[in-house]
Amino acid sequence: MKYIEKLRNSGLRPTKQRLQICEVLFDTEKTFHFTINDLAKKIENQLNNKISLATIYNTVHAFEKKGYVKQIPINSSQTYFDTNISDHHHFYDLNERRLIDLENSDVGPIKILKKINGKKVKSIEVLVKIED
Amino acid sequence: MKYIEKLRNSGLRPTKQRLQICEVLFDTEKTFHFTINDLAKKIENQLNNKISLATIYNTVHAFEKKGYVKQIPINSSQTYFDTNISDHHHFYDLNERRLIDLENSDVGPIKILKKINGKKVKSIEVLVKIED
DNA sequence: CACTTTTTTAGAACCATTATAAAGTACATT
DNA sequence: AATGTACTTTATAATGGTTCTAAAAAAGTG
Ligand SMILES: [Mn+2]
Ligand SMILES: [Mn+2]
Ligand SMILES: [Zn+2]
Ligand SMILES: [Zn+2]
Repeated sequence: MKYIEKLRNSGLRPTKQRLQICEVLFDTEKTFHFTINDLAKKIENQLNNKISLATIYNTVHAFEKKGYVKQIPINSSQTYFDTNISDHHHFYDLNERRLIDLENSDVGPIKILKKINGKKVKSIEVLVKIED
Repeated sequence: MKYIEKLRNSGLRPTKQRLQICEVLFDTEKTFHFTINDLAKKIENQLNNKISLATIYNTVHAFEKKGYVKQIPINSSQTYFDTNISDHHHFYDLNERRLIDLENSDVGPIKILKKINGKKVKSIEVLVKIED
């Protein structure tokens, strides 16, 4: 298993559940956006196995803290996560309620001219709302 | 009352509650960011009057639909609104959990090079996360 | 005023998320 | 391999922001 080392190096024990969640999240051609519920369904379908919702929450939050997934700032009743952890931005399709990646190279350089005293910039994220 | 016309023109009856919420939201020197709970407290303090939480939700949503307040896309357990309805952006202070306005003029022009077929851009919002 | 429509309200319901605490697992030490 | 300890999983309960409900109140119309 290729994720055992990754988990151990993060101080997370490589449990069966964590390894399975790694497979679903990271063993894919393309990155994707998901809610906890999306992920739970994906796990049920892809693996013949149930993982409790509590564990899915715990694991996704642990992975987020380690930087293996990112939260996407958006107004929704559910929290959206992203397996694409590169600096990048998003379209949000208001009609289809769907996120679409917008690579950094698809957005001209963003210059923040204002500085806040004693604060460092942690991230800059652009959300482009689109509709029909 | 200067808000009676504004409400009537929007097809909203100028009730006592709506007029009071208008006062709290719009009778200020500066615009501000708020959650529904913030607003409820502000109403209790500023006016000697209680407005039911349901009415506050209803009114803020009605005002949002009319474009008198905006929702700010951010990950939080509560929804944040803004009385500044101009096109502008935000700093989000991760330590103090506070929003700070970033006027359009403080951000260089943003060029979105990617297009989505058949979709129009409704808004472009930048969130700059900052920390100590 | 009489009538209709909209609004307010207290309280219930909803539901994503977090907390709890008991049983199970990983792993270092013997 | 057995033991001990810390970590993890799990079912379930609790939390809390938001939405729904339905009855009373207020606004608008003529
Ligand atoms: Mn949330
Ligand atoms: Mn919300
Ligand atoms: Zn993305
Ligand atoms: Zn603002």
